[in-house]
Amino acid sequence: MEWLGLSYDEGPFYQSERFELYRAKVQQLLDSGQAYRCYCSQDELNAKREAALQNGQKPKYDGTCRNRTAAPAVDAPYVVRFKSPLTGETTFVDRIKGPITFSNEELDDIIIQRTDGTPTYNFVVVVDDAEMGLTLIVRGDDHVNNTPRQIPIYQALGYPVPEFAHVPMILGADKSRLSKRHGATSVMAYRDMGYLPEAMVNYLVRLGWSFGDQEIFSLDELIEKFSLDNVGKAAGVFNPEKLLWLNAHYIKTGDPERLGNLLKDYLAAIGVDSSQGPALPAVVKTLQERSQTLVEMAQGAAFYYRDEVAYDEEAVAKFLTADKRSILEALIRHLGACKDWSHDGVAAAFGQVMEETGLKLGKIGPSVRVALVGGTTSPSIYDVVQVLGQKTSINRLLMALTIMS
RNA sequence: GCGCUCAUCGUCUAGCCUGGCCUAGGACACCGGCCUUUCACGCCGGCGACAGGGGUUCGAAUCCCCUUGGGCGUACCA
Repeated sequence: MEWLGLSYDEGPFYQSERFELYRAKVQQLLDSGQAYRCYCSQDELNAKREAALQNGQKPKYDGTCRNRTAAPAVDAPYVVRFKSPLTGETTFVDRIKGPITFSNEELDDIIIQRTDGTPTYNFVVVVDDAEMGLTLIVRGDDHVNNTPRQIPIYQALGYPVPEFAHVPMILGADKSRLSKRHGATSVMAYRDMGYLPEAMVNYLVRLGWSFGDQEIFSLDELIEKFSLDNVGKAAGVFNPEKLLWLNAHYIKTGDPERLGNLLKDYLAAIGVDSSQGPALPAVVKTLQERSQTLVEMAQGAAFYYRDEVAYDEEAVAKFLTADKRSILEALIRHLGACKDWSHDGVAAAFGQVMEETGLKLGKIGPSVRVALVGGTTSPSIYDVVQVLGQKTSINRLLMALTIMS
């Protein structure tokens, strides 16, 4: 959440540190007769559940201990079950899905405290949410079914029942629950893959929510514009391409200074030391428009920092042929004489080479590119030369002359 | 099985509540063109959906019913 820029007002709280509270609440329910001890063994329970399922019955607890009259052995292990209402129905108005009604006959006497004395999820969330004064519970709609079990617990404990908003889930491309085989399921994995937090937030929020035709939202804008009213009901399929597009957008429009700082780590991850050589923000500017992720940008930026140019054989064979020697020599000369090492100054030097050789940039560019970068794709050649610097550029051109066939 | 729930382009969605403005809009992806020193960016254009069937109505993507399909739940998991 920190990485995503999502802050919180208090906490985190650890349930493991609140067991006393849960114990007291369980006791309260026991004392008031709204919960009871159940001595049924797990084996018994499983057998009953299976039998019920076989006979086409609901696999719910049969209430053996709820109706028990005889006292059990003093030290027999037990769980605590909540006495769910047997008849009638439980209704709540979901802020997203509207009214939802469950017949109480569907409800089970859920276990609220295990044999080892620890409380269970459905009980703990009720106590926590109520004790913390939550008035609106926003959660995934895989919890819709838990709601009618939790509401009676709120009531039994004398807590006000909060409002609920169940947001749709995110599905994989095959519409099944999102899992590892659909790609990364952890946001941190996306950071490692070179995604920006604002792209992640923007993508995720638009999955299940909309604001007219708008696609791009800053965090501030989201805070201002987000509303439960515009949350959709249907589950959304995670679409990596759109995430990638958003990421590319934020890279394109991002601050080079900040991106440079981030890029450092991605370069380090592929064994490139950026402490020496061109300034990172300048490097970033040459790659912003052509990188979809920071990983991609790091790969594209590596040539700026490596001492040795990693020549691509095919590219060398095609563009560093002997007949290009005079071009490179002319360029070395004009670049060496260049006094104004700006983009325009560099462009002027190229201009002189073009004039001298009578060739267009299209004829000399590829060879220069291979000489400086090693391959046939890179940022604009003027930018590369300018960012690489006078000394390095000329050195690389000289090196290229030595490997020419 | 039972319960809950959802259903517009391949995907995210607008429109649905308050029927006619919808020959259904936008975005991603894809295809084509333009731009161009490579790769990209950008710009222009194209392809492409109201799940099916019944109603209600002068008129339905919009309201009702059924069917089908998907998701979730059905734990001493959370």
